[in-house]
Amino acid sequence: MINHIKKLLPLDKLEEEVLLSKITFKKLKRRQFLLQEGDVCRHYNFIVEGCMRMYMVDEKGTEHNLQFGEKNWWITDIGSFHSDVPTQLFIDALEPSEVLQIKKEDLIFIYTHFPKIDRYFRVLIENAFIKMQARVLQNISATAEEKYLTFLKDYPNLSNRISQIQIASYIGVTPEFLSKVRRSLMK
Amino acid sequence: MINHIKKLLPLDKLEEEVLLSKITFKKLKRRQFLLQEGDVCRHYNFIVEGCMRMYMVDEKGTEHNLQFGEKNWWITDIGSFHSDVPTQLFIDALEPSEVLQIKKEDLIFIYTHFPKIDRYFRVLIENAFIKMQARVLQNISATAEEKYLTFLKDYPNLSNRISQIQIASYIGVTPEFLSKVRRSLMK
DNA sequence: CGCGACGTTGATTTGCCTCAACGATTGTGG
DNA sequence: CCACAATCGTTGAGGCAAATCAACGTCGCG
Repeated sequence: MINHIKKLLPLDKLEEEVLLSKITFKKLKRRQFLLQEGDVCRHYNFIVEGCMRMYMVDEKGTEHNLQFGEKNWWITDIGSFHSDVPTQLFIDALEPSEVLQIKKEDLIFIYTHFPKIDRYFRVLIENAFIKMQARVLQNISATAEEKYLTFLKDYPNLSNRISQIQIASYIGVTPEFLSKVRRSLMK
Repeated sequence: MINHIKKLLPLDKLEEEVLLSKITFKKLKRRQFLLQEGDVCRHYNFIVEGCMRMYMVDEKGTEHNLQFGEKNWWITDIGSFHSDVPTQLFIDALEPSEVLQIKKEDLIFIYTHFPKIDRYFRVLIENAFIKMQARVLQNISATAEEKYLTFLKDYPNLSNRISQIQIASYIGVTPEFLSKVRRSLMK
């Protein structure tokens, strides 16, 4: 199952061995937490199997989904990870899941000794940043219906697997209103 | 004026010389474009003086501000830059401005020969990503008033210099409504 | 001086939320 | 394996936040 990582970038023997030696494996039941508000995020997490989410809970107790992740995706609170600051976010499993974890000191070690992997992570963040940027644009310019359609287009796999409550929370509307949007789309 | 970059990370003589040799200077009048929809974004742009914005224009002709930039900030459409794809964004100057530009091939050259600078740009993107993430959270969870107050807190310099039309477009409300929010805040 | 941006205000409309209720499905413990 | 609880998706009535449209005074600038 660790081959998943190798698919993403070509590695030589040494790089592969070092990565393998630094990785730990973790199994999560449905609803189990990988990160909770107040924790410091100490790992980069790579999802091997299942489906997860990262979200915030506001003062009223409402959850707001920041990101989903499935097989072959990274899911990490980069802010907390890099600044060693307690996170405001939660990460939990929407389905039984399996993740690979790399600790911060190991990642830094890898960064400094293997520029190729360093560059891989830069590209990773660049792509994540580009997506976030597109999402901000949607948020400030689109209607709920447009946001929903964009979500379906961008995440066709996820849209079948996760509940509308989760989708509603991701695009920033209530589940009731999302239901009405869907109804008007069916017409 | 090129010292601005050096303040951001300690450079040795060689790194400094290489950077200097790869940089070009550009002066912009108020309202002049640095990038327009349909262009491919070919430079990383570092603002030396003035104030700029990056924005999208929707089908109705409404502008939506994605990012502002002032002295010592980078402003670039990273998506278009890295994929050589025509951008959907505009970058123009809100005030007379001066920028330093690095071409893509030069940046790649620097990345491969100077890992330290490579890492500097990774950190740059990480920080930008973290901010974008926080902004998405605001977008899906906060009211217009909260978004406005957050903007004032995050960009105290900018809020004095740029018009409320620009701020409204950044937080995703109409200028009329922002005016009403401000009125109710004065109480 | 006159024009065009800007900020503001008011009246009206609309998109989305809140709350409450209801079947249908899922899941869980006895 | 069944019974009960919990979660989910949906619907409707009513309310509020924000958009739209129109009008107006102010200011900076050519």
